Amino acid sequence: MGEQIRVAIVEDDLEIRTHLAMLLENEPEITCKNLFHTVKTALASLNPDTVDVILLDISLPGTSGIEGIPLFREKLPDTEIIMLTIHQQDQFVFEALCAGASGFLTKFTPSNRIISAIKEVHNGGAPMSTKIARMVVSSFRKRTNPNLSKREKEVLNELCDGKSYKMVADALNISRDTVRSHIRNIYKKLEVNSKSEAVAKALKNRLV
Amino acid sequence: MGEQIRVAIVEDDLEIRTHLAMLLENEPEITCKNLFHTVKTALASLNPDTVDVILLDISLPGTSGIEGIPLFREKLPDTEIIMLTIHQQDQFVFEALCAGASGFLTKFTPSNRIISAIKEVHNGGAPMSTKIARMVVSSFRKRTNPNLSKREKEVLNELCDGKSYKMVADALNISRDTVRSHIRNIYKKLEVNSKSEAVAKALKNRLV
DNA sequence: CCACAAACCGCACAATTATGTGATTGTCGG
DNA sequence: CCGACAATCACATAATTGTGCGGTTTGTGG
Repeated sequence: MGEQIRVAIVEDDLEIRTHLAMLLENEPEITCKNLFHTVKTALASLNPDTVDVILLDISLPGTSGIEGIPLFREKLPDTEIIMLTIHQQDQFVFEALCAGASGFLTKFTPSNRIISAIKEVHNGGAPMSTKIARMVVSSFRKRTNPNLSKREKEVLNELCDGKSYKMVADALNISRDTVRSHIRNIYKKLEVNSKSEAVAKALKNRLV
Repeated sequence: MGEQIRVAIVEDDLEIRTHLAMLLENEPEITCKNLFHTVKTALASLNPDTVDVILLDISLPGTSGIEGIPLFREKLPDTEIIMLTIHQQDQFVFEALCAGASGFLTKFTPSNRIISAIKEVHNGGAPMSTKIARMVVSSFRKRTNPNLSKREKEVLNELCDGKSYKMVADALNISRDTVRSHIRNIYKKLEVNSKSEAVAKALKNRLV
């Protein structure tokens, strides 16, 4: 498996771009011949047979890096994307993840870490800084601030499966009026006034 | 700053427990004096002033590791929890994350990696294997399988904010009957038949 | 040019939901 | 013992929603 990992760089800053390219070309297991300064030119030139990993600046003139992700993923579905960021607690991290990025590097990452990140992402990993990893992991945490009672949590859970009053009543073996009563109390505690609002709030805030 | 990181181990297998403890005691920056074989005994003995990081077996007799996480987090809110797993693609990874775990180690992780993981989690990171990192990152990916039209996506988005037909209509500057028409089509494509069911499906499957 | 989808609008009727106002029972801590 | 709260159930009424049926207009691609 002497195959080199083919890396492309999409970065508008000439200095950073060429510096990264030289760095990567010096690594025997990596080749980096495709350099672009916009998403548009990159999309026009790249195809699935010529690139394994893209280093993509998160903020680019014209089509931004974030906006570019789905475009790359459509044309190059098997290519991994690593975002280049300046500030690592970037608000765009989650947007990039949702769009399909698999890793993050800051532009000031030491070169050996850049190399290892590229190998890691090509190997099915998700390289990122410790801070970003924690952000990502923390975003899963359930918060159960509104003191819902046990039964109320059960009812809310059923609602989050999209069930009607009647179906919840059957699932919990109580009357529909009781379900309504619980739901009323849930609405008060969550400060909402409809089922879909309650479901939205519960799922978005990970109450269930 | 010469403070050692105080680690506790909750693991029912005596051999693994003592092996880990010896390993950690040999590391100058770490101390590991608190060993337990159940969640219950650990909870009874530990308090916030005596432990920084807990290594917690994911499957324990009695109260499982997963069930133990919220208990530890309640009593020891500032203590970081690293789960010990055997199979890393464990279905329990996401449960553990939701419950509040910050890292994952397999019991066969090389010792230097165990040490670095403990330091990493104590430093605000989230140590985990490349496979788990990718699982976690991939779980953010938006999938937009049901070919919703642009407008339908917009409507679904508004619904996921908990809005009523009227509010959606106002937000998008169209009539309420048009909103209903779009919603009808969304229901067909998502194979649901109520607003809360659509919201639940959209949020759970990351369609929005 | 024609088919088709997307986006728009309307009406009618039934079902579900939201809200108000009750009530009973049991548990728990002060 | 009492107050607070969880959990249960009931009835009534108005609002919202779900669904069937019917349209027009616009843009896109074969």
